[in-house]
Amino acid sequence: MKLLDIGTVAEQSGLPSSTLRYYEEVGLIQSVGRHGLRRQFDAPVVTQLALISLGKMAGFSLEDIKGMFAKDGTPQLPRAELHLRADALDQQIRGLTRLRDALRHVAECPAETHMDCPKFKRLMEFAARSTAKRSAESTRR
Amino acid sequence: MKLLDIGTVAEQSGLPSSTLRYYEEVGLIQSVGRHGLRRQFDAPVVTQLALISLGKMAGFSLEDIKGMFAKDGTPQLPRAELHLRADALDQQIRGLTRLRDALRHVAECPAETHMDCPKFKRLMEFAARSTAKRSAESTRR
DNA sequence: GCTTGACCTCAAGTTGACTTCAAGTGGCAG
DNA sequence: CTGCCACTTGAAGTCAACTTGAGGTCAAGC
Repeated sequence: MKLLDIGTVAEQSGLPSSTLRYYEEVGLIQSVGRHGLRRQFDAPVVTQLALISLGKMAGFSLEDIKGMFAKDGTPQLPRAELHLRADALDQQIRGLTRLRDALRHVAECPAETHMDCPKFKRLMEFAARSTAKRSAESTRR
Repeated sequence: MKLLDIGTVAEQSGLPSSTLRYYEEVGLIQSVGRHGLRRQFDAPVVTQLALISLGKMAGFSLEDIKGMFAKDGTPQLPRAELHLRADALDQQIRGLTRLRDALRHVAECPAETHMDCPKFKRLMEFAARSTAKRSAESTRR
């Protein structure tokens, strides 16, 4: 099995070694040995880091991500859970899309006062609604 | 001009008053007086809070958002900035979409080892690419 | 007049995800 | 053998965006 030392992993993944050590500390990845003091990793850790980065993009916390992979880095979630996550992502995507369109609209809207624009107003209502909802459900956190 | 005291604003905006005080402290909103000790706000502050929440959803920091309002609270939106933000959202949406598809795929793919699946591999390449890119541009932070 | 409860202030604490620091270590080139 | 330099450690620091806590104040209802 080809081993990479931490510097190499850092280079290949684009992450600083301090981050790699941190990820190991919190249990996201595992080193398999040492070369002197230097941590050594199995090659697949690079793939695993890519997955982690993907999870982060999706807005998952490191803790969440930790739960999605077995220690070898392969996804380890029951199908139902995966579908749930996918559905949640769908929601998120829809929200962001709306927001993006609104942003573009506002950027182009010629009206000097955005408040007159019906599109803008609808957007604000949406924003107000979701603020309210978020703080309402924050009781369960 | 109708004045709302902080409790009313909190209720209408769905934000805790601690947050409202914080927002005032950092200069995002302004109170216009006191009723006893109680801060009082002009009614339009509620609209302003909706805008702020919108900005947050779009990924702007409070500092960014602060720059988008004149001192009277009317939006003063930099069009170029909005377009940039919209582009960033596009990126994020694309990433999330890919992730969602991948999740769905993983949930259904019968292959025991996902690493052999071309779809999965493509996804991971993308993830690796964007990790590298992000840390490359993180030099400018 | 007194109590109550929602507010006040200021300081400190929290969270997540890292980064930075000081002091030390060890493989390897010369 | 010597020095270098990329690594090591554990602890502490950072950042944004709030939240919490302790102790105080005041308008309104009884």
